[in-house]
Amino acid sequence: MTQHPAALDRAAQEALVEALRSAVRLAPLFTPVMPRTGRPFSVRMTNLGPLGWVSDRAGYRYQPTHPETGKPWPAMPQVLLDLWQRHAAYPHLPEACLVNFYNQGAKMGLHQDRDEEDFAAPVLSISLGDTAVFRFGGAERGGKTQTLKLHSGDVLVMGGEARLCFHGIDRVLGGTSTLLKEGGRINLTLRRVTRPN
DNA sequence: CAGTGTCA
DNA sequence: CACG
Repeated sequence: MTQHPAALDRAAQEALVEALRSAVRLAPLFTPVMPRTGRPFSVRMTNLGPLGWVSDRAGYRYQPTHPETGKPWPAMPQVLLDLWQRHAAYPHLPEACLVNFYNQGAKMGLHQDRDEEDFAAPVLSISLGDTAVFRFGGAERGGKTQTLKLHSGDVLVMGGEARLCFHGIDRVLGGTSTLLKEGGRINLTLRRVTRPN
C-alpha cells in the first residue's frame, strides 16, 4: 500500500471532475445492491473504460455495459491512463475505472477487490473532494486494521502484498474540500480486469 | 457479506 | 459478530 499525497494538483483535480461530469451524463450514477438480499449500497457508482464493476441480486461482476442504459461505458480519459502509467508499475492498460460517489454519510464496509483475473496488477485509487477515513487490514478478514485519511488529489496504490488487503471507507468528513460544489467525495479505482495475452 | 443492527 |  503506497500513498502519494497530493499527486494531483488543484488544476488537475478540477479537470478530472469536469471529465467525470461529462462521463456521468453518458453513464448516470446508479445505486448498486447487494447480491441475494438486494440491500442498497450507500454509495452511487458508474464506470469508465471497456469494463465496469457492478453489483446486483445476481452477484458482483465486470460487464461492458451500463446496467440501466445498456450502453457501453464512456472511455477512460487520457489523464487516467497517464496516472496508471506513472503509478501502477504494470505493463498493460487498465480496463475499468470504477467511479464511486460518496455523499456525506456514505460508507463502504471492509472488503477485498477480488473480481479481477490478474492480481499481479495493482488497484490504483484516486480521491477527489471531501476527506475520507480509509480503513485497511491484511488479507484475512478479522485481522488488525489501521486507518488513514485520504485527501483530495491523493493517489493510493494497492499492489503486491496489499493487493488483496481488506479495506473500506469508515466515513466522509463533510466540508473538508471545496472541489465539489455539491460536497461529498468521489473515488476512482483503476483496475486491470482480464489476464493480459 | 463492497449490506445493516446489536451488543460488550 | 450475527444476520437474512
